[in-house]
Amino acid sequence: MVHFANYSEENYLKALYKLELRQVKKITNSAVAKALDLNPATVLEMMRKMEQKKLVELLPDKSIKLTEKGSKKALRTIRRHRLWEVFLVKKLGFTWNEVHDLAEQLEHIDSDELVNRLDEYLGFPPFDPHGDPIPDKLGKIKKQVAVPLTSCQQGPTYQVQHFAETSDAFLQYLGQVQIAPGSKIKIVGINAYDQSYSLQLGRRSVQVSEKAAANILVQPADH
Amino acid sequence: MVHFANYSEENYLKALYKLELRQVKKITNSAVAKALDLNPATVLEMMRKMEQKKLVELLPDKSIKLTEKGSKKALRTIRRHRLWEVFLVKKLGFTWNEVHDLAEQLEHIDSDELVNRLDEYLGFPPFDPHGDPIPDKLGKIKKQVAVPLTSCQQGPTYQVQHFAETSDAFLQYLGQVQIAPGSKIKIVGINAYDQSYSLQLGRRSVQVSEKAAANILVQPADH
DNA sequence: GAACTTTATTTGGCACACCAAATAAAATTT
DNA sequence: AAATTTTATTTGGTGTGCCAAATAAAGTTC
Repeated sequence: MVHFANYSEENYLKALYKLELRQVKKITNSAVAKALDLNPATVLEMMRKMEQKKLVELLPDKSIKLTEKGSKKALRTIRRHRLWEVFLVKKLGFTWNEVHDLAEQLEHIDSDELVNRLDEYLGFPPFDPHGDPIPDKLGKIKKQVAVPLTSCQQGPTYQVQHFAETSDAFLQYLGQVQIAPGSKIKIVGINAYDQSYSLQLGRRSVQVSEKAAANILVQPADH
Repeated sequence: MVHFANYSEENYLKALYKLELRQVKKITNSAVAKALDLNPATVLEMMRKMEQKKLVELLPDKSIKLTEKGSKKALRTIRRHRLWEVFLVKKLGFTWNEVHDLAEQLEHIDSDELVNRLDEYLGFPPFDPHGDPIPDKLGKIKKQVAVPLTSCQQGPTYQVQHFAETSDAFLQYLGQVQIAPGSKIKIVGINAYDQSYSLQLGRRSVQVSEKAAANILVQPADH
């Protein structure tokens, strides 16, 4: 075979897209290297190849920007990833925190026909099981308005939209404290000593660290 | 990433398995090279690696044999391939001759959990859309008793089981003449000039070359 | 069995995606 | 602004999977 589609390239594109989303001010080779757990030299090399392909621009201040073409390609991969996640959860009965690694593989399957049919088969779901929006066929994606729990007030009820981290450890953790997309949360208090959060979920009461709270993204619940 | 599961290895294993099935007397590096469209030198190199991994035995007469371990692994890949084909046809509405290349990609997705759930979701299908048997979780596979149309008589009705070739061109061809797994066929006659076959399919009458007939595998139809 | 032909193996090379260590450039501190 | 620290880039190297061309071995023909 020796061609393996654009496995690596797609991963770079996704990483760049996510960094841009996270509004990292200056996306450098090292930042990408950290995100993908690679050596900066490797990233630099790849960025030059991807510049040639007009997928990224390398700006004079050494920052990296996705081109229109690059963004589109990134969104295509994200679409695939999220649709496969829906499939795994809705059809095969995986739980929402088991599917990330599998989708990471499936997203590289190279066929628009396949992914469009999958979309239709799943009923054109707007969100994946983590609460993230799924780009449509044309790459259109719903803007996420969720904010980290750490920027929220005590009192009102919030609904968990999605998460800012996707590490296994974190997802495992969320499973333990039973926080999932859609969960309704109230902040009961913040511990003055270690900044940990006391949360109310229905009738359950849960403690989470500040670090965890910062990665839980919520929207004000309507009631 | 740079690990790509065992993409190539799985392809070698499949090719070897198929050659053994086809009862090729002496499976040589060149035979495998031809099957996979590779250089014999490449195959030799790979076979040595796979020998170390105890996936194949390199016999003194230079022939290659799958070990128990190798066969098992080949069957795992074949199982995946065929289950994905069923999924693509039954759930996503692809036609049985469109799915091979997609399944070729999907079969390398590395998760037994996934494939077992898929199996269950599809209702443990015993055959894929081409009529080939699907190995179960343990690698058990139904013996195929089908024979090439070229070894059949004029007169009786046969049912198409599967095909000995999977090239796009051939599958396309079958689509044109509307021969699919399950089709009922009677041999009307063999043209003395070019050995081509006149077939009766229901009320349709079809001419196929000897080459094509040799790749159409059938079983006697029960009525 | 010598000559020829076919098949198998070795050799040297390539592209890809990666890394570690060395060097160069930029930013920060003093 | 000089010294130091941090960040970026270059350089040389790796493993995997591949190839073409050269050589060696096996098989065939005369």
